[in-house]
Amino acid sequence: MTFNKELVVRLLRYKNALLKLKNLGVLKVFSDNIADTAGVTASQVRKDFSLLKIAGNKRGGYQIKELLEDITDIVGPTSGESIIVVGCGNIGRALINYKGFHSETFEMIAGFDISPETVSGSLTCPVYGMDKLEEFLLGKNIKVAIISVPDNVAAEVYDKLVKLGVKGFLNFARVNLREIDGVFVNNVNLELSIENLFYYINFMEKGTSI
Amino acid sequence: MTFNKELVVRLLRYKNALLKLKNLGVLKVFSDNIADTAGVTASQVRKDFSLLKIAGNKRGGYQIKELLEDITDIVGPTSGESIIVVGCGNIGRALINYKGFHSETFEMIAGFDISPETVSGSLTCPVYGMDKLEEFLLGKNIKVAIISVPDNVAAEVYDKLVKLGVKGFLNFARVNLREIDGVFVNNVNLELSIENLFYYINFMEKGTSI
DNA sequence: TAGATTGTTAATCGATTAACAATC
DNA sequence: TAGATTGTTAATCGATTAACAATC
Repeated sequence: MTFNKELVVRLLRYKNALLKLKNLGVLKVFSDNIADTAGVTASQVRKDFSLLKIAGNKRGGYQIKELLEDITDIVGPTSGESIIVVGCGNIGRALINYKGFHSETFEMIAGFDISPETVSGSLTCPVYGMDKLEEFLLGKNIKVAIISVPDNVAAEVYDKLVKLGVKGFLNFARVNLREIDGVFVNNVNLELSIENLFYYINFMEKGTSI
Repeated sequence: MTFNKELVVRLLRYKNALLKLKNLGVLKVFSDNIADTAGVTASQVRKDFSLLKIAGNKRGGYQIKELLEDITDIVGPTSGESIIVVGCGNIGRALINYKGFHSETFEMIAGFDISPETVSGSLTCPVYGMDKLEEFLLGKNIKVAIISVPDNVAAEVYDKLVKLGVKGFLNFARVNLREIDGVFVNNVNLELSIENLFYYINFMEKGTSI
């Protein structure tokens, strides 16, 4: 079977949707429930499960517990992982305290900054100097890091982290970090995202037909 | 009218590619050149231009200057726009002060929060109560808003903003805001982005595929 | 059983690519 | 002209959706 990025994204959506339902006390779901919660069609949910050989019960739907286990088996377990954030400016500090980054699957454990003594506010994890990065990472098997340093040093920081064995990056700097072999980069370009919205809106308002 | 997000994204890629070529002193390009620079196929470039009624010269290619004007005409100029952020928690406050949101093309002009008096820190724009939202937006033609409220009220806030005429959204809440006709939503699901990275890393290490 | 939902196949939709006539 | 490139149509590809038989 070919590797389908969109399918992976949907699978994680299902997982999150199921966790939410589970937290509400729901034990059993139908494809329709998952579809609604994840924002796709019921057909697609069943089709995806079919491709992945995930079986439910005809008429009985799916047991959330089993379904979550099946999905977790496929995407691989991600629990007890740790992440760090490099660059503790406005965004970096907000990310440190971001609730979603202190979850079952992964935990934000440290921030790094060029001048940690100036990083203000009460934070949910310690902030160290950039010079402590190597020492900190050694033996810790940190797979994922967030880059929220100024644009002009992002590439340099990226290279350093790759050398130290980090495999996945969430990049907030407005530069395109090139994915190299075995390394994955998700670029979060907030400025571009906003600009794109303006373009979509303008494009639509002009009524340019396609 | 159909609206194709991917097409707009490609259009912006062409624009960037053309600007790069222009800066190199290139005056005339063929669909092949654009394709190479933008990372798509020549067929697609010509097909896109055909759909957008952008004409070149048979055998003569495209004049970069004219082409850039045509594309800019289509996506529309974006300058002097204003945006707001609704929800001034960690993320919201960081976004208010985010330098990229005080640019030539658009400016962050206000934040809104359910309890504005508790929003701390020195911010680069004022923060108002949610009850001031309607009054503030009336007559201001704010096209884009950032949603960074708690997950459980995101949908409600979204509906309200849509009713008040906002057309584009950058959504940081971990809920799927459905795009309705004429409204665009860019979901920034940070948690999912990180989980995705772990999956890709697991995938690579295990060599499994789906 | 009667009713409801899965699982899969077929139909549909849309986007990309290929091909090539038009034409400069 | 001869050659090269556009512009458009047709073919292909893949993903999504619809339909419904299987079945609990």
